[in-house]
Amino acid sequence: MANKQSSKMQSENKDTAVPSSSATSTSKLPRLRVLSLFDGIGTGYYSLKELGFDIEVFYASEIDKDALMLTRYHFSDGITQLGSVTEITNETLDKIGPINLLFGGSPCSDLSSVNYRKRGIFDPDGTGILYFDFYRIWNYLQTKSRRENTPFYWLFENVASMELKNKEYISKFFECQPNVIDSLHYSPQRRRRFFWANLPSIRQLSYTREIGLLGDNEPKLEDYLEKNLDRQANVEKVGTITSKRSCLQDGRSRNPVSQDGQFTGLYITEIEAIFGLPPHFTDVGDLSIQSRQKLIGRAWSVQVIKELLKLLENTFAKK
Amino acid sequence: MANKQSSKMQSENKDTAVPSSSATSTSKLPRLRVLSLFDGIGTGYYSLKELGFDIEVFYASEIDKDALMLTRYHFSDGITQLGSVTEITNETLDKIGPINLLFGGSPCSDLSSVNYRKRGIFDPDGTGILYFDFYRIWNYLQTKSRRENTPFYWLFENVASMELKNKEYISKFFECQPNVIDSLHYSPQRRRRFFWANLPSIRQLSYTREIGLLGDNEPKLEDYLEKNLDRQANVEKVGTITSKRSCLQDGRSRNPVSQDGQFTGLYITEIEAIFGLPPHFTDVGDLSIQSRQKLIGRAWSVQVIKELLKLLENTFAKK
DNA sequence: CCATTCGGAACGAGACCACCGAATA
DNA sequence: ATATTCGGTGGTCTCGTTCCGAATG
Repeated sequence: MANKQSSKMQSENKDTAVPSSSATSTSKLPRLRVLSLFDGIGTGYYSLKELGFDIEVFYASEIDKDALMLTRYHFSDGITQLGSVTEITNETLDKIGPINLLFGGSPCSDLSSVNYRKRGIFDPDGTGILYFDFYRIWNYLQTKSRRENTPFYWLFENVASMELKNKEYISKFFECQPNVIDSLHYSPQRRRRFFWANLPSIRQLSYTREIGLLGDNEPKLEDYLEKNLDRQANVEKVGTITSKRSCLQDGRSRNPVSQDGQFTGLYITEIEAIFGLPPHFTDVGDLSIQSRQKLIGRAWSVQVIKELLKLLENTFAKK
Repeated sequence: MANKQSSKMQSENKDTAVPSSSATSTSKLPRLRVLSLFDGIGTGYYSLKELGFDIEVFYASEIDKDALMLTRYHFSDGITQLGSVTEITNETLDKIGPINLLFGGSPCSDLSSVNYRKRGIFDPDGTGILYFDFYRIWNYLQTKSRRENTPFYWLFENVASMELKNKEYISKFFECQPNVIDSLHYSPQRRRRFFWANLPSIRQLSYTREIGLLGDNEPKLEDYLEKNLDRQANVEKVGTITSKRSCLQDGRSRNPVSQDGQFTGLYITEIEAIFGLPPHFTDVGDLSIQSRQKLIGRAWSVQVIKELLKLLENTFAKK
């Protein structure tokens, strides 16, 4: 495809607020060619589809068996799996052709403050070091795009609870500071995350939301509970939903739901809804409740990632 | 904001509903007043609704916690739970008013041939004796209806693999012989069941199907598998799906599915489909896969029960 | 000072996988 | 004879729960 038109890296997007109806100006926009590292359950692909983007190719890297089964079930038509990120070489990248959108969030188990035995990003025996596979690929694709003068957008996500030094390390490699976005403003879950990215106007988005301009219209937990079972919300927002079943039922973090006089946690179907996933999205292949939560707890908030990828609306073609 | 649809199944009591087609003939038919014993997951109610009957009242008896949660979730508008069948007295029956349709299938654990330690229907310590609670209520309601000259239809179901003497006992109490119906002709599952009933023309239905007039158009397993995961059927029909996870994976009954070169059993979502249930019907309240199969394995085949209740189409009002 | 966190280890409880068995067709 | 069955028991493995812990804000 001849999508190597001289589109600038930093597109001027303030004045190109194109209405969705004007077909003339959008018809010349390039189609998305995506590479998704640490793809997980495909929230990136799902969000792009929900936004109506015209996806030319979508390559993904994932090794978790359950996650692969889920994406195979839901998106086998659209996602091409490449295998482990550690084995994606420059030759692989040349072979799959130009990529104009790269995103991913590397494992946080060795970064998150919830793990007091975390090993950081430099321990070769940990999972934190996988960050450097993103960086390696990011570096190659960016260099290549600059050489060939093709558009290249990217997004790297991780927990906001990482140690300062790790935040600074990563920022030094990316040569930019991260945006802090909390899903609190887009869903009833608190979930502070760092986003390093070059998406158009992302600073503005981050700023707006952190200040909290949404205000009263923010989503409330009660609208995400199974009302048919008379479950009532004790709070408007829940804490971060992790991969562990008991993340909201600890002695410290109180049970957010009241049902039949009991205080309890969230159903997995409610967690799906809170993350912005379609109903029963993870009820596939006899996955246990624990396996389903493990997958979701490590995933992106669809509401947040949609808001971010929406920033590419005037840059790439829609259907 | 709340992207979570209230997924309760249809049931609103609009009494001013104008019949869509033949208003004159159906408008004078009585509305259903149902009592469902051993109600389980509400397949009886669901089937009546699917057939479009106008249900005036639907009373149910069930004590299983998981089953109650499911019916509460899906049908809390339409089903009124009465508690344990053992505690439904004549006074209860008088109080809830006239019943013109009674159905139920008592527990089979002490009747089925799969349990070689079965205790029959007379052991007061077993579950088989619960048959007599159906009989007791059946007897009272039938006597009452005859005295008051009101319509009374009924249906009692149980396994066809029960011992001959038990079949004869039950037939003697009901003063009629059962119909044998195999879900094989309506779904890809073999499931032979006895139906004692006074439904119109049920003998004809039973006869037709046992001879196998359906023939080539019979449902095949391959149409019920998760195609997105490349699962292929090794057989056209599976054996009886019980409440046990390994019911089709025993050394004797072979694995009916091939996937990625492996021979395996059925996913719980496939089992839901085979029983004629809506997708993810049992993915409620964090039920485990085992709990879901326990509920479904003890339930009615919706395809079969719909065919039976369809016999009442010209007897009771529809919406 | 106090609440929070895309986690892990240890423990008890529950789920999975083979055994099992006889009456019926 | 051979195959089948709205299940139950008994060993492994998995799953659910209470602990844990320190850096950040």
